[in-house]
Amino acid sequence: MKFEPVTIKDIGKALGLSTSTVSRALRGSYEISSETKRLVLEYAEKINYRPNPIALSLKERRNHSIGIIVCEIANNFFSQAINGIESIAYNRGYHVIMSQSHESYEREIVIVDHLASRSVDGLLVSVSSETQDYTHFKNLYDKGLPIVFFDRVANEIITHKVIADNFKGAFDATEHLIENGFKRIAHITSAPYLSISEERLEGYKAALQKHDIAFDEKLVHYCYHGGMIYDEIETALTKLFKLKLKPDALFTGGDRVTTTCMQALQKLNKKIPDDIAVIGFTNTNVGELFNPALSVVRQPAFEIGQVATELLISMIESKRPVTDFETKILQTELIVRDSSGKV
Amino acid sequence: MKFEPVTIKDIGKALGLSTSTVSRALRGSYEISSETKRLVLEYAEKINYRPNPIALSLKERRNHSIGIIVCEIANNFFSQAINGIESIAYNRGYHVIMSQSHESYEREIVIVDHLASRSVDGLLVSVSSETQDYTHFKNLYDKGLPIVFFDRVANEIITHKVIADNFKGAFDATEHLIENGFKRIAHITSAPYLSISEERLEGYKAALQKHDIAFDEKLVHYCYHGGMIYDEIETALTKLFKLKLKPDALFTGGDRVTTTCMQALQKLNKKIPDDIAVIGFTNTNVGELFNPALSVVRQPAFEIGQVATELLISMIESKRPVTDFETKILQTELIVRDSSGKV
DNA sequence: TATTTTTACGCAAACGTTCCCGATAACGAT
DNA sequence: ATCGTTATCGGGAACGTTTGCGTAAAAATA
Repeated sequence: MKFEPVTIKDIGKALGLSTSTVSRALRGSYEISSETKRLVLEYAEKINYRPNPIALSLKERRNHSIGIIVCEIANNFFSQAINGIESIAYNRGYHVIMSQSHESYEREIVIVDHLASRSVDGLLVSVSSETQDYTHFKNLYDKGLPIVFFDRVANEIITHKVIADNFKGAFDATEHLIENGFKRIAHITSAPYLSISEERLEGYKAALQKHDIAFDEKLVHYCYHGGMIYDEIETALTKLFKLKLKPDALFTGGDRVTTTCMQALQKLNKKIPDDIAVIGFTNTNVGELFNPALSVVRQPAFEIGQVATELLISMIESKRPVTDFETKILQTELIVRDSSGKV
Repeated sequence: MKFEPVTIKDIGKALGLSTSTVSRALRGSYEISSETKRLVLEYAEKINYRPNPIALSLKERRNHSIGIIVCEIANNFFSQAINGIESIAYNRGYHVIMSQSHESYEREIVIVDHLASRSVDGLLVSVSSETQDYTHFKNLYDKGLPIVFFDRVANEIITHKVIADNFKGAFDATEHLIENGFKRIAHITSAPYLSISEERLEGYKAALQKHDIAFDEKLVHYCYHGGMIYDEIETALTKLFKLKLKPDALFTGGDRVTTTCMQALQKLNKKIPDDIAVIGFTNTNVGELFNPALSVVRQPAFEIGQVATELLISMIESKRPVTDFETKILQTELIVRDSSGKV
């Protein structure tokens, strides 16, 4: 099927005018008589003329669209972040093009290449859990393609970044568990090289240290697929429960990790918080409906998306190369419910 | 910031060839000597040449991108559907452009216009809960823009549609409640003119009829904002509980409606299933973690997205106008848990 | 009236690519 | 020696717009 588009040429032909006159009339140029303008505008309205954005893009070397790369859309945090991205982009007249890496490094490379071959004015990215090398981003970035990282950032690349205060969030969650009397706090998180994992681990460690609890490596488990694979989580939990010194509490990092942990704990017949207390770094909006109601550290996902988009668009629309970059850190919110209840 | 792109012209200049020769060499045309081809290919590789997709789009009047319009992304059903859409689009070489109507008719009109002004090869849409008039779609569709509806469809427009078996899903849910001994089954759903609301209401009625239970209008409440506004839901529930003949069970339509109902019931201190049993038309993947575990009718959201995308792309790539349209109806899945437990 | 200025418009190039139509040379066939 | 093939390449239009430059007619000025 094909569109039969109406162009500026058609208007010109119908009105006996040149394309340049029509173009200028439509833009309201001063060098077109008001009478001609009226004619053109009226006719354009009548036949419902819409300028071809592709032709404009070709001319202006701009697309008015931004690309998003996330691991998956069907994830509370990312869908909320995308919501924020879309809200800003819409207001600023940008289209939003979506891609999912499915936590695959190779796929991320393909997507970046595909998206960036000038079909997009800038990129908003949260890297995949497999990504350890950032040269595919660096190459494009060095060529002048604006990139803003959010959530899972590439520290090597000097650009704007927007993240939640992962350190503080993890610190708060861990300290909360400690204050509720728990002493053997396990931590299940995503891939270790991810910026978010590292920051959260540091927060976790800092809280332990503050309260004179020795850090125990055996209590920390990394999930290289970010909770996408159930067995990965169940294995980690099983190992934890086989420890001589069993954990009495669990701090989970990430949306998928948290919900999958809850499912695995249910399957393993562990009572929360009696067998093990739980607090999760997650953006679910139904935590209070869980059994028991789930304590969470909530990230301002929507705002993260918004801020990242504003920064990206400011880069795109900046006349001179941007050299002054910032890393915005947004505060998390600790929501205490029953799952982290006192011993 | 600006990209400094490398074009076919640059290659031509560097190698002393015309643009046409370079173009042909890159496409592997038979009328270019293998020697020249080698030179061009090597040089292109060296300077990392990427064809400008915008120029191609202008020429071929194709964009290789499809637009999605949904009410909101941060919704289990839609994010899963978008996941399915993206998976197919990616494999077929299409970009996916996302927009949200936020259940607003006016915004939907703006988006459709914006998206469709030839910057997209086709549209995948699930209409907003406010939409009762479909002329904004009809106009574009008549002009030749391929459109496939999914989930919330526009019955007046003759094109491909992909939906879950809403009638059957609602019938199963209602019958399940009846078989568990419930007799006064309330139904809270979205806006009445939405196709999904209508189909589900019919399924609900049919199940009541089969089991000789009179349909009672007072037990049905419509939420014109699809559960986005909390008070709308709480008001509906309060009214239900003020009835002389109180409901003993509740069948909710839609993702947002279901979770918001659960939250409102919790706030109103209603015990599930003792005060009221609940089964929801929802795609949450954590229903088993709820308190109590939530019985649901689950839609094959991912598959709906996939099928819709396949149909759309087949329309886009069809040489001759498509005249043979189908409405694909995918089966729902009834998952029984504790929230709909026996009286 | 002659000259300058203003008004109002058209021509053509440019954005990056494809593709139709030629054009040139080499080469074998007649 | 002439002709038709074949192989290999270039010119230029086209996709829909914008925009710098040129220019005719009309208006203003001298």
